[in-house]
Amino acid sequence: MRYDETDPIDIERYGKEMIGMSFREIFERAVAEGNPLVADKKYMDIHADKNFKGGMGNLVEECWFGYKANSNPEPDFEKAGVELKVTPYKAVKKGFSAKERLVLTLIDYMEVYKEKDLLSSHLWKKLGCILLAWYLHKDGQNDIDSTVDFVQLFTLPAEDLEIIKTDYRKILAKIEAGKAEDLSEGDTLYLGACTKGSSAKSVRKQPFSDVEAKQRAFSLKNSYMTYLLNEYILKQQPTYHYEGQNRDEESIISSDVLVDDLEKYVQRKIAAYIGRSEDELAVALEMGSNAKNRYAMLAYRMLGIKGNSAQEFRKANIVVKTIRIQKNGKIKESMSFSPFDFQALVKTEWENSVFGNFLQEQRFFFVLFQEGEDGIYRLKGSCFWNMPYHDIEGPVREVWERTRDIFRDGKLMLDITPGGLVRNNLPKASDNMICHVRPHGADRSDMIPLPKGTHLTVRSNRSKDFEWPDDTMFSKQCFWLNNDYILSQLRMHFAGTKKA
DNA sequence: GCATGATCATGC
DNA sequence: GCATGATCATGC
Repeated sequence: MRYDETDPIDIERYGKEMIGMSFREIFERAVAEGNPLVADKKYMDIHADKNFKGGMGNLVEECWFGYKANSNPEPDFEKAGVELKVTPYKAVKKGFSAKERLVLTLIDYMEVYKEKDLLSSHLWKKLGCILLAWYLHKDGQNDIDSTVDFVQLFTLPAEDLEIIKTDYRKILAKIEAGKAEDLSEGDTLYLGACTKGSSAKSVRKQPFSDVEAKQRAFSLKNSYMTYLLNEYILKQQPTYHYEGQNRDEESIISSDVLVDDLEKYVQRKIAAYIGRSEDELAVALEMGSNAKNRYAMLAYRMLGIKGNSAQEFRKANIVVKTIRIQKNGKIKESMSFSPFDFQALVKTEWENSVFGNFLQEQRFFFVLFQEGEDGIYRLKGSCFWNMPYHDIEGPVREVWERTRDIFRDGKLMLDITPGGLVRNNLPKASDNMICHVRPHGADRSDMIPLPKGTHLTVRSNRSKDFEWPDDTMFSKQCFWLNNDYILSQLRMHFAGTKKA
């Protein structure tokens, strides 16, 4: 044995010896040393230069640590209470982010609700102490040729543990309510119940309902992993140039208190300002800006944040959205997101769709303003929200697939009005109860290419002076959430808590 | 009046 | 130059 399997520190020491080696080198060393585990035929993939099915975690377990990969509920190093996780990160515009959530263990609905206390649960065996090994995933390169960059033992900081305990209780509560089929990763903050299984048809029994629920696993959310990577790994690297807005990011909760329910805490802070008008809030919170995001800025200020990001929200993938309800009881505008890439869209299946995954993972913090008879908007309240799983898998999926098919099959049709407006045949708000597709760019000349080999068709042009410039390019579009849908969700939410 | 298409303002 | 968050404006 090259390491003391009863000692976390020694396991970490031995793990760190991998740093700088590629997974291929780790494998080849195991072959050279006659490691019996690599005779397994699953390692054929490595020679075939396909992406090795077992994943890098398996490879490290067998080739480096010399134990057979398994799916035991016990931690990988049982005698030391250490779980091994090998996880990718990726380069983004500003620095690096985790590539994936960290999947910990499958949720056994029939048993898990009996383990009320996280610290004595099965999950804790996989979460209490983790040896994390990170590698950089590069698009177009087989992960087998990535190197192990960082190896470090990780235990949850006290303030994060409090929040994760609440997340755990929330997940259990849904199972106890017989609603396991409604679980969603966006329900919770750092610890998520992510979908797990080869297809949407992987379902399991639940204890308090006859409805079969999608198979899910406990995981640390992608946003939380990104935080860990930056805060505990990259910040410690002498050569790493730490840039971007994350340096010394403000926190909602000050460091000398422990808060277990972040959402209640946040809503209480907002509630102190209910009834005040926008102008009154701007004065009270010393907000000079007239920027278009001033309402979101007001919300941050109510939470004691001067900037426009909060550490807790970033870790939990929560975005602040202000909602203005008009006198007539309606929300004027639908909600927009980032434009999508037509070429990437057509190569994707729903299970990997950017928009579908975004909705599953994203949690929203809605701050509501209500217009009075006098035309003045006053703070009405706030709530946290994420889209119900079945709304995502139903109507949103339909719109997404229809949109993808139009672009994939080159079926985009335009009609140009006498006034020069360009009408298209993408899904409209009136077609679907939840979402639609609309332009979202600087203006309509802000275009990106259509999928290769396809072009749009101008079906009719009644305008004299506008012609579509290039039939292989189209104005940037994004998915929008219908204003009516958001309103109905708010109604349901407040009906479920108290009168709004 | 409202749905859909067009565009704006800011910050990084 | 683009992402983000938002609002404006035309025409059915």
